[in-house]
Amino acid sequence: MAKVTISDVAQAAGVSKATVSRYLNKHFERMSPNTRQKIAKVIEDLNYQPSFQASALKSNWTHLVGVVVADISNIYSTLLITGINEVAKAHGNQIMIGDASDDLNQQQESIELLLRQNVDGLIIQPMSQDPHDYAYLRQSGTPTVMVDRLTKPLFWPTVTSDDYASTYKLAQAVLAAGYQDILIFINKISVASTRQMRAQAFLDATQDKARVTLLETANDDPKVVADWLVQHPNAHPVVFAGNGRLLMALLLWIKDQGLTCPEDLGVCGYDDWRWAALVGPGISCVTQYPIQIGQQATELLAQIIGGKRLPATQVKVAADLNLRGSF
Amino acid sequence: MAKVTISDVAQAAGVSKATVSRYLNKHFERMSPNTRQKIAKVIEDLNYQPSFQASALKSNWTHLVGVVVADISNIYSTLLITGINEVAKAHGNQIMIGDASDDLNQQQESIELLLRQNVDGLIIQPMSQDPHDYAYLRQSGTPTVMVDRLTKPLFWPTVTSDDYASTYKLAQAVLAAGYQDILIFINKISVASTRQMRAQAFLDATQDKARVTLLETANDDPKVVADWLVQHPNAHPVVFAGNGRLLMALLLWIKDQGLTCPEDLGVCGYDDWRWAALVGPGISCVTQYPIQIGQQATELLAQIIGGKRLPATQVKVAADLNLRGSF
DNA sequence: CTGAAAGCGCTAACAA
DNA sequence: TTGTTAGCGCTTTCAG
Repeated sequence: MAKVTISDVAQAAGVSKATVSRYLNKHFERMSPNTRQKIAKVIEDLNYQPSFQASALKSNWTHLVGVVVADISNIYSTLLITGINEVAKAHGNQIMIGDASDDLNQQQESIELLLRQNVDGLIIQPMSQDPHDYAYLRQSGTPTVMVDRLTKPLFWPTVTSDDYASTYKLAQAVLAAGYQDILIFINKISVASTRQMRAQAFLDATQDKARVTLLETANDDPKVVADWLVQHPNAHPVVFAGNGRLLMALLLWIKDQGLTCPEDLGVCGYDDWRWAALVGPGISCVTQYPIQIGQQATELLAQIIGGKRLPATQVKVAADLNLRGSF
Repeated sequence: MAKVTISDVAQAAGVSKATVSRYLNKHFERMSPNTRQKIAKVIEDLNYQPSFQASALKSNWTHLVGVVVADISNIYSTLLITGINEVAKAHGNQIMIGDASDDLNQQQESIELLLRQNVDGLIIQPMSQDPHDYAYLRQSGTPTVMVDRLTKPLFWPTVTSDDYASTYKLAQAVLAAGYQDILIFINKISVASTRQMRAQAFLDATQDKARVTLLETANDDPKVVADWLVQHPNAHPVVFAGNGRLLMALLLWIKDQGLTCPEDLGVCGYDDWRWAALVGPGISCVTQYPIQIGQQATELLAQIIGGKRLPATQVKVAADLNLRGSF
């Protein structure tokens, strides 16, 4: 089953490759209907499929959009990719996924791989806040949009959740419920802007109305929370889990310990997905919309690819606050 | 920032393109260490990145693995892709995702798109059980492995969960708990082999020891369950949700109705993710391991791409049964 | 051990 | 309206 090429088509249709190429690129303006039909028929008959490689090589136009997520096993990624894929497809682009496995070096490798694929554009959920860590990207001149996390200063158009506002409101609700101790259960804070911002929203809202303790973990292990509880046997704290995975880890641990919420401790966090409503009395959560973020980012990227120059500004996608019975 | 090509490198190193190409393809066998170092240095200095397109065009070897999932917004996909990506990377391949949006035609489009990208191989979660629906795939001769779902007859090596066994055991546990009515809440049954098999396992285990009712939905809506309950006000059934999304939809509905489980009705199902333990008394579930399925499939694919001829047999990845308090 | 040369499948001036 | 021609950046015989 030798692959059928543009030459085969040209020959079978009795025209030149150039004409077939024009047909493929829909330059019908001044092509005899006759020729056009002939080519159409031959393509149909031979089931000819133009090669992307060849076309890309010549035209420098791959119709590929690279997507580098922080951690592909995270549900956030699925949703983000779903949104991106949808819009990319609508623009005639194919997406190519890279995974950073939560590691800056791996992220760089992924980006470079995609750059070698000559992607027309790139959507990145950046591991680092420092634009300098992406110098090679800048150099390549590839149109880029960042998602979910900010770099400081902003260097690329960036689409994120507007979660400061929601998190702030969540913190206020926690205070209103009378909690004296707020534990922020979060991944090592230095890495990503989102994490920092979430913690900050809590700190800002709380001021000195309650004690806020940052409990950092490197591996999603709620041990830090357990330790704190041991050291404060009489406290009745609320724990704020800084992302969906931490929230789940925390809840599993709570269940495992035979504790109940909100009796033994209050819980709240981020709901990457829609399961938080189901647990116990329903977990109070900030809900994000990664699908929309992906869609927005891809629209922006399409514009940049199309030649528009967009400023490096932040676009925010609203997040919701769902207050339930968990604190 | 004009792209640096192999010619630039050749010139700068004072050698021919051919030699640089040999270097790139690690044909060091008979290359003077001197030349080798020279080239290495120049590549470093110029930050040269070989173009995949060009190499692919000539060598007919893209190092691309196409992955077509049934529905990219499903968590199952994330896990599958995670496993595939990991192994593909280890083999020096890049994955390219296609989405079928639960639709056979869209799946075909996705596959054809990937075929045009000249992927070296394909991993597909098939929408259809009928190999004839994939004639164009067969024709292309592209190495292919199917995952998650079977075609009948088997035409490609296929990696699936071994969930018949686990589902059968689950059904037995349900019977042992004394349930008289078993409701199988499932997507329109005709489409996918997995769904069929899950229902079948229940039917097989039950025989005539309980009434089994198939409740089919086209849109994840538990209305069919609600209707059944209205019609059988005195029954105390157990509902088996045929996949993770249905299970979640069911549980949300139950919570919404103010019902509790297992008091008002028993629940069990498939846990695509790890949240089922958290809900209520813990939902009894069959747990699958899509990551492993992805890994296995990719290993097989690598072998086929490598020239090995594998028989069209089914490889099963064990699934677990987690009995908890939900019935 | 290295180079020359042909060509993968397609596109895009430039001619006709 | 269509064909001719010259590559895109790389790989790979075949010579040397």
